Amino acid sequence: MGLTIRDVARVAGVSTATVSRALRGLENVDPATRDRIVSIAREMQFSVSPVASRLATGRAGTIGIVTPFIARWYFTEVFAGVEEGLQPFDVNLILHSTGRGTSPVHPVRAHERMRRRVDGILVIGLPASLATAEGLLGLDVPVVLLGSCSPGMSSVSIDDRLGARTAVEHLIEQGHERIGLISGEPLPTVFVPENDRLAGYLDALARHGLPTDEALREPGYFAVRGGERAMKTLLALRPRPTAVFCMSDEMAFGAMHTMSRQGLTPGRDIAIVGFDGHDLAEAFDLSTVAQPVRDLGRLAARQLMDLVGGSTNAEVTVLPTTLHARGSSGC
Amino acid sequence: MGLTIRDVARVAGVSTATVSRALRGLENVDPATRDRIVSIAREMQFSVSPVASRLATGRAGTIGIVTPFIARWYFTEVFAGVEEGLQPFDVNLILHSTGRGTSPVHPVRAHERMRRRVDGILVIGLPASLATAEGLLGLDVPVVLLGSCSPGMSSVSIDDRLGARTAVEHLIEQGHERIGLISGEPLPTVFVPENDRLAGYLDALARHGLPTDEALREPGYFAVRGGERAMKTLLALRPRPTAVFCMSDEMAFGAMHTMSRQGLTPGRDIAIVGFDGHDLAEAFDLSTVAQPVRDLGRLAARQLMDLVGGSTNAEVTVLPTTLHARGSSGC
DNA sequence: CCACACTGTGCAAACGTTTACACAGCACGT
DNA sequence: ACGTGCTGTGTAAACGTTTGCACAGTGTGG
Repeated sequence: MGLTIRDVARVAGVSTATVSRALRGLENVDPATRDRIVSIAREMQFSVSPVASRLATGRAGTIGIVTPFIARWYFTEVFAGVEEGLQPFDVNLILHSTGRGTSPVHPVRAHERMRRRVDGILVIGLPASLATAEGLLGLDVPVVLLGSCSPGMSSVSIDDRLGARTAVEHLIEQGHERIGLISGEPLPTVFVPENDRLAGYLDALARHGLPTDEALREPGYFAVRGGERAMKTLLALRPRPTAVFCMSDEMAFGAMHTMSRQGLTPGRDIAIVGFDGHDLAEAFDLSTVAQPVRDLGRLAARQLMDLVGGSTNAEVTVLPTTLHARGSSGC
Repeated sequence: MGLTIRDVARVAGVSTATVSRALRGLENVDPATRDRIVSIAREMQFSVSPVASRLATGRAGTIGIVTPFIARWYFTEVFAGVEEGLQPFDVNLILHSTGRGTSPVHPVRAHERMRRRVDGILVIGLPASLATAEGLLGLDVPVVLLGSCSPGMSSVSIDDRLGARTAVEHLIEQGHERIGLISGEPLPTVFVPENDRLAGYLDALARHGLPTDEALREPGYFAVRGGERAMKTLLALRPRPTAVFCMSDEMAFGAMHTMSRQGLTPGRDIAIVGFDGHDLAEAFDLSTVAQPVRDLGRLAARQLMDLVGGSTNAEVTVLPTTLHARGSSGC
């Protein structure tokens, strides 16, 4: 258990320096010696103390993840992707969830939790402006934005605007002209993807010469309950919208719940399209614009590790979305 | 940035030892000195290097989390609770997902990832037998089991047997006599909660003098798709079950999907009860036995940190479940 | 045969804390 | 005046690696 590199050195009859080099597979060590050391180490069940190694190298061996929520579908899916992407690297994690209200959002600023403890930071679902507010950029470690982007920064995201336009044009193709919108926060907001999705919604209307109506826009706070409430409000409008685009599937599920309570059937009485590609969308016949969430996570993790490894080119990755037309939009 | 405790010591005109003690708020330092040091440190924006501190103290400052999945509802919810419980402690995380097939399950055994790097381990949703197989118990750090239990070990879980019995008795009270079961793995399995839930199902039948029928039990692998398939199989039986108990809500959603495809309505044609208390259960009118998942996570985290902190009493915590009777079971 | 480069290894100083131990100063009771 | 105990502080040795530098040994080309 408490074996040190010195013990291995003694048994192998070499210096600790050589053991260290051999164990890390550095060039300048005789292959025969290396093999011998490695097999001795294995035999002794020795493994290097990561803490000591980090102190010596100055690396934290840890990456920070900053995110508003943990238990929302989108975030957990991203998270699973991140874990996949981080698998080969043997790094620790520091998780910091900020919540999503005002800004700065959390009693303990991310900055403080991350200071001197991370080699890089992954910011999930938070705009660069908030990352700045949290002081993350002053930590002089690489930062990758996921689900958002900002000039000069590495990011992995989707084309929210196009995705939203696709969703709404799909509804328009089904003959709808009065189309409601359930957003996250009240619009406009600091959250870039939401503004982009609003823009996509407006794009679609404009391209088909349809009028806009601000009364048709309700916030649902990316929660099931919020979706329920927003839908209730929309259903009370006269004339009613004949279709609704929701910025997340979870809100769409909420909206569907409200409908069924009022005896309305999604896709027959009112068309619904969600956004995300939630696991359960298919089971509940919800049309949705799916994003490759897990891939986003995996790629972002890889990109961050590249930067941590010394690469300096900020990459901007944009992944495609795909429309799944199902019963809820009348297909 | 690269400030050390020595810099602070120099400015304050004291030794590094005193700075170290002052910053950690130890007793034996003059209050005046302490305050002065603390304010100087703050002013210099100094913060202790956790890595160096860990090397000196021998603590890893990290806890390991071993779990079969990341992106399943149950696990993410647990995880959110864990994060909450860990909030005050400033620890790092090592996440190890094993997958859930055979055992040992993962190419890299948890043991290896955790060796010398964690102060404690939280095992989520895996039986003690698997934790043993993974070599976790040989790491001589405290282990807390979540969602499972084992003699002599700390654990936080629910009474799966009672929960399942409650669900099935609820169905029996609605007049059902031929009740199907959708489990996770094919039964029996190494996973304790599943066996317990099977036992609860059998308890309920026995207490009401109903016959058992192994043909009524289908595995759904805790996935939506699996639930769909299992339900398809059950619906093909003659005579059909008139009610089905699912060991997770996600499988129940899958089962509902299969039903609606065949033109059947949950709660009218066939009653369904799930298990978990999934966010979406209410929205889709699914009856379910809810467990306080987030609390499980929070408590387990606390308990683990207790043990890490030196406490030695293995606590076994069992949290209650609550039945939510909704439309899917005819309410 | 000599200067030279190259390869493999060892020595010892970092890395930035914590902490056992020593000790000075002081108050106290005898 | 003297031992005793307490408080606050300093000294220096850990903790277990990595790595710059030095150096012995071995070819290589002139």
